[in-house]
Amino acid sequence: MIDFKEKIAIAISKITNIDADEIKRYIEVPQNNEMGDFAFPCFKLAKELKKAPQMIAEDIKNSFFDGENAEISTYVGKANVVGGYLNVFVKKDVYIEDVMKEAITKGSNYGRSSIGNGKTIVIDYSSPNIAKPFHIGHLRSTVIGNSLYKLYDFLGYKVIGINHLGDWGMGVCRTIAGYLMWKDEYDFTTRPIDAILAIYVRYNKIEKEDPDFKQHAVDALKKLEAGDEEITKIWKWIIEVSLENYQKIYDLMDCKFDSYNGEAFYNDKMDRVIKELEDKNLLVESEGAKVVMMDEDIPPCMILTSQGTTIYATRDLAALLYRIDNYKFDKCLYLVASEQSLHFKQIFETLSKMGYKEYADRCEHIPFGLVLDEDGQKMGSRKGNATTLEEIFNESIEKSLKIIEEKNPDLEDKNKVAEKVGVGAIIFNDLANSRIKDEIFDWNQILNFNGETGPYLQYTYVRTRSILRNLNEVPQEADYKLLNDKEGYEVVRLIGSFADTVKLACDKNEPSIVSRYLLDLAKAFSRFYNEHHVICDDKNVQNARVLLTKVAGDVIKEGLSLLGIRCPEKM
RNA sequence: GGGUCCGUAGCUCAGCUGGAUAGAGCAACGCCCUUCUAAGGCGUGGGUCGGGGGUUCGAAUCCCUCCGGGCUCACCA
Repeated sequence: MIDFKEKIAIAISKITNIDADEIKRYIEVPQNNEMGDFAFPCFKLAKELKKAPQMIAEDIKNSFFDGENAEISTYVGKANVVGGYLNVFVKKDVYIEDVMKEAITKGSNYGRSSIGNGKTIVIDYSSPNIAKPFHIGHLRSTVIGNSLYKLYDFLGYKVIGINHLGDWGMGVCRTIAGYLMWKDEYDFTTRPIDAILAIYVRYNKIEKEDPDFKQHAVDALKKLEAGDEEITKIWKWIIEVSLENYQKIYDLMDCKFDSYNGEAFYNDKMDRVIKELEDKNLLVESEGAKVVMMDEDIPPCMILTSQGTTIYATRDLAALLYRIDNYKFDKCLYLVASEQSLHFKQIFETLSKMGYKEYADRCEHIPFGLVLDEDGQKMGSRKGNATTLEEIFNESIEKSLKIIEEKNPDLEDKNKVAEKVGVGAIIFNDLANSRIKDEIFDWNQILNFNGETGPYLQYTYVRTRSILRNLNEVPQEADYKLLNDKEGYEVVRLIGSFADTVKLACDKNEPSIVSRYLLDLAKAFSRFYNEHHVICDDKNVQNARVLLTKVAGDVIKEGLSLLGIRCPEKM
């Protein structure tokens, strides 16, 4: 595509004798497109040129199209001076044709990039602790990680998605200990995952009041680590039941992993961590435990407890060494709640001290806020106040089915459509805002399908498809300058910024940038749809509008799929 | 107390690495389906951008400080 900004920067550069790259950095897009397509604020040059900003703008304007700059008139229609700004209007015909031709010829590859080619990125996401149903607290890591997976893939990266299962340690062993004590009191035939959770919650409740109770779990862990046959059998069964439960959820979310290597997988790989730390003289004894001291003012990183057992950090370091050896990653992202920021600071610093600075610098913790209940309490299975994701999806799917019955009762495959809409609503609700903010779980908000929601985007897509179905055939090309009206042009402008949006989203590891973009695009298209008839008497105009409709729909669908949201063709 | 994140309309939030009158959605009210799906569009009302300083031609955005809140500060993950 033509880089209009660069063309303008070069033109201004020739007049002012200031570096074109610098000028390009200053050029911005006005909020209101009636002011122009690009704006150059001349305030920044006032000091350097010892002239009033307005004068500078006037000077640039006056020789903008002169002499060696004649070429710019191919791209730019006019330039205005407002205050200290030079507002530039591109030739809409040229711009529209450029964007539309690119989108039509590239088809489903439109917006894709190869900037990630040859680079490997490891993304650690979802990573639930087994023995608990998949609940609201697991949603964010899964949904954000899944989207980043797809976004980086779209940019040409080789992505390794890892579900670092919490399948070892005190967590599972509490459940195992409880199971040993109370298994006869529960029914494991219909929904074993529910019984397993009930045992876990019960165990935690007792342990909270009676700390000595913990010994049951400690014993179980010791036996598990020693390879005790009975305990190992129970452990394997719990993993099996849990994964079965998770898989249903992952399928609904269009979420896949390249590896399920969790904590258990690193059991035999932790000796290496200890050894390397000892060889480098990094392990220090402190209150009976072995720790690595940190620089600056942060607390030390514990590697071995006073009991001599390994801990979270030990396993994460073992995992890092494994990933370095096996993936030689260029980036490694951890999608984990912000409450664990300190932990990641510690393990990255430890890795660096161990002599892997290069890799430590490639690691990044991507934090996100907590999901709170109405009272502002953190939702978690330890407290037993977490709503399961299955429950949330079912509720949402049911609601969307109800709306379909009401609005489109003759629709075929109602259940399939309701599933896409219901699940899409939940995913989008989570991806619409910046990840760092805490989120209050609110049924009313989550089940709202109007306004800035997933169903709105799907609905907009469905309307584009509906138009295309009403046609005998979709043209190959058209006279795009006929899209010159205000509403159509705005849609073109947004389509033209799709690739940049994806890049920015990856740059900030922030899927909400794509969400916001899609809302803007859908709003612009809906306005266009309301203001103009695509199918109309003037066949030339119709062809241009049909292709705009097709491309807008394609981008919405592609964008939604980058968020992990599926799109029905009708709804 | 130390570290860190957050504070923008009644509510939920945008605001790209400082720019032009601070934007959406929800909720409220009014209008628009005798041609493409009204889960839509248009309009109205609603703001000391937590307070106070500073840097700058220019600050919601950067710096300092205070206030309010979340998370965290070793034997859970």
